[in-house]
Amino acid sequence: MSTDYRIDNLDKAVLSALQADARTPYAELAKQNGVSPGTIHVRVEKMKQAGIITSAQVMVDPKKLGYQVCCFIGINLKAAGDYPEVLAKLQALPQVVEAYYTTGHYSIFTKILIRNIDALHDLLVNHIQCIEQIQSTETLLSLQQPIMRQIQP
Amino acid sequence: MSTDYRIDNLDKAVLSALQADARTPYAELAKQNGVSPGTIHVRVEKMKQAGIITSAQVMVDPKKLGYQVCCFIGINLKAAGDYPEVLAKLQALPQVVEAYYTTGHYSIFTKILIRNIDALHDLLVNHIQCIEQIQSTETLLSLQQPIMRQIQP
DNA sequence: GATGAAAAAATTTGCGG
DNA sequence: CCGCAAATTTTTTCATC
Repeated sequence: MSTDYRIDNLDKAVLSALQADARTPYAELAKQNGVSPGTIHVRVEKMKQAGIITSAQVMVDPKKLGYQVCCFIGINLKAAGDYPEVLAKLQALPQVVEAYYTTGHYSIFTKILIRNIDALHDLLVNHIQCIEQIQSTETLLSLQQPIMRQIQP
Repeated sequence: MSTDYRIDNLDKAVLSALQADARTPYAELAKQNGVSPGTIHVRVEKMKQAGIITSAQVMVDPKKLGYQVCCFIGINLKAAGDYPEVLAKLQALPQVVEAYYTTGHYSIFTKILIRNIDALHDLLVNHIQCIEQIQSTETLLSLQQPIMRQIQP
């Protein structure tokens, strides 16, 4: 799962293409890079083995599934040690799609996808702010997401 | 690209599986759901047509590519109208992997993946804080990302 | 609409350089 | 480590229900 592996330019080119479209045929990548499909296959397998490639996922448009609101909730805890319990409770809320343990303005920083503002209000009041270890929260509503991309290999 | 389409339970099951692994064979999804492979194919195509499925991407582990630091930079602008110019400048920085136009504590909120703290310091001082329309920034360093998942269909 | 088998395409394997 | 080509698996199509 985690052999060390130094990637070369071919790996980078393959990875870039697959980050954009995981279903790019190996034959096409082979032609673009002047190697055989078998070589592409070997490189992809190595990058999986090395843990560089973690998965292939179909991405969805949350709005098309009825999740109209994207926001961030910054959380401050009463005590730093309360982190594990709070995290477990956040994990149980499917609308919490990301959570980070952070230094700076907040202890825990979360990204939320939720149906609408009413549902957000309910989530905040009835599921988050009522967690006893939480001291305060701050909500940043996202109006637009103009940049969304993967890191360049 | 954007026909309206109301998804049913079969669509949801297929979508969930493909969100976890975009390469799940249609034959397997067919067996799991008691339908034929042809039906799975039709459903996936419909969800693509409807814009529900936007892409299939290979995901990478940023740390394995040498991006050891993940952080967020909240940005406040001198004037709200400066948003487009600032965004264009952020777009040119490949380490800015996400940007959101937000209400609340910041005008623009960004997610950054970068090699190390020295590179972060350079990015902040020499590429972000020197953008003239920016009034102030605030950095949240991520120590850990305990939750990372897609929204449930 | 869904089926299921047939056709087409892509992936994977293994021998040889 | 790479290339080639055969073997396997998967996707896609289509006549039929």
